[in-house]
Amino acid sequence: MSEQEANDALERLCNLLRMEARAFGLRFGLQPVQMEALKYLTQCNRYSDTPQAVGEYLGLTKGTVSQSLKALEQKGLLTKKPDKQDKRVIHLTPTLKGNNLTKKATQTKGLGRALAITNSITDTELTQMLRSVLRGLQQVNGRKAFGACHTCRFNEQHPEGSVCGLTHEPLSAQDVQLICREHQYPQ
Amino acid sequence: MSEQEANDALERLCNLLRMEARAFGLRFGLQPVQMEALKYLTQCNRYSDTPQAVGEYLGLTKGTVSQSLKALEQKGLLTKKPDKQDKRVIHLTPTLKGNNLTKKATQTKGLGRALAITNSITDTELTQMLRSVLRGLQQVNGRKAFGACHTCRFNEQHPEGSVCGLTHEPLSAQDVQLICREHQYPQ
DNA sequence: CAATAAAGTATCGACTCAATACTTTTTATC
DNA sequence: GATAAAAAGTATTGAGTCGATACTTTATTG
Repeated sequence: MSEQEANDALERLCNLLRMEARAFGLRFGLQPVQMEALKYLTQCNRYSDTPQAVGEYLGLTKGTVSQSLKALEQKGLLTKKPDKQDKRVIHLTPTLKGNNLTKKATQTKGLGRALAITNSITDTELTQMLRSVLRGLQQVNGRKAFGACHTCRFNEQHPEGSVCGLTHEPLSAQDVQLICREHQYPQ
Repeated sequence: MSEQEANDALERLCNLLRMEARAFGLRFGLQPVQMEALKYLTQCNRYSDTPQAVGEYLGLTKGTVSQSLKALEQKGLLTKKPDKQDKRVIHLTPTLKGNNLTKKATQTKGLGRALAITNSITDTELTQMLRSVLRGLQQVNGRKAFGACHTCRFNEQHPEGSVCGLTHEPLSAQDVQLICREHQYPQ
């Protein structure tokens, strides 16, 4: 019964966030999906900045994603670069304009201010709780995690620094903060 | 900085839920917005079951909402009834089919199962935390709360039962559980 | 080397959504 | 009480989303 209440609160929260996101995007001629794709691209690592990964992250087909990315490119918010090794693959990089826009969007949404006036919760508590739910939900629904490398089971801590256990490439301090499409939680 | 992390987790959670909702709706030929509108109508009270209220709840214009409701009516998921007093107003009631569908949708989303395997959180804790965030966010962004009567500042507890301080109508035990568009939190 | 798979694009049709214009009914205002 | 303004809803239009399908190019597998 209380599970119902948690569900309702979460849904309402999602609606509110989407509402604000839509209102913000409208002022810049951007659709909600376009904002979300751009936001993802500012946060993901070099293995995860492809149209395919964007589609997996947002749960959309590659055809759909292709169009939204075309729109973002035409608006000068991202650039496309073909992969050196695999000529089928394209890497997407947000432009400076794109990066600035996503920063402003996050601030505008007001979650920071909302948490500031809600002194009964710390943002750390909220983050922990949301991540637990997130992990459970991904497990139940069989979705990919899309977490950052520093929480990944493939991330190996060597004395010289971090290394990805999948690609065996070294990871910088910035790298391990980025979202990876191959991410898996430990255990 | 941790505010950023909370924001990201919440956004990811919203994406996942929307992903599941889309997949579910697709199997029944319903769009995400249509599902959300129908869900709202199964939960709102008799002052809040109008196209206008649906628009306010979902943050959409009345024109947009009008079309989605038309689609829901044609699919036999809701019925329209004109108001007795105000002939401009139309009341929307989900059919039995509509009610059953929303029930199934909520279960399918898997939040319940996700919470079950996440034994570090109780659903009561999650609900409380989400509601606090919700309240803060609504305050910051100046949105309507759309809460249930039993948490409303206009709800008066008399010895004979609850009464709405705005309409002065008596409220049953079921009534005070429903969502109202005039809802305001105390203080 | 041929068959198959994978990454991406293009096109189509149903739908969303905001904007605008419109109708009907209610409420103010004089 | 007549007239103006506001409010609730519908209809239409145009840009965009989205899944499905078909297609091209490049990799991988046998």
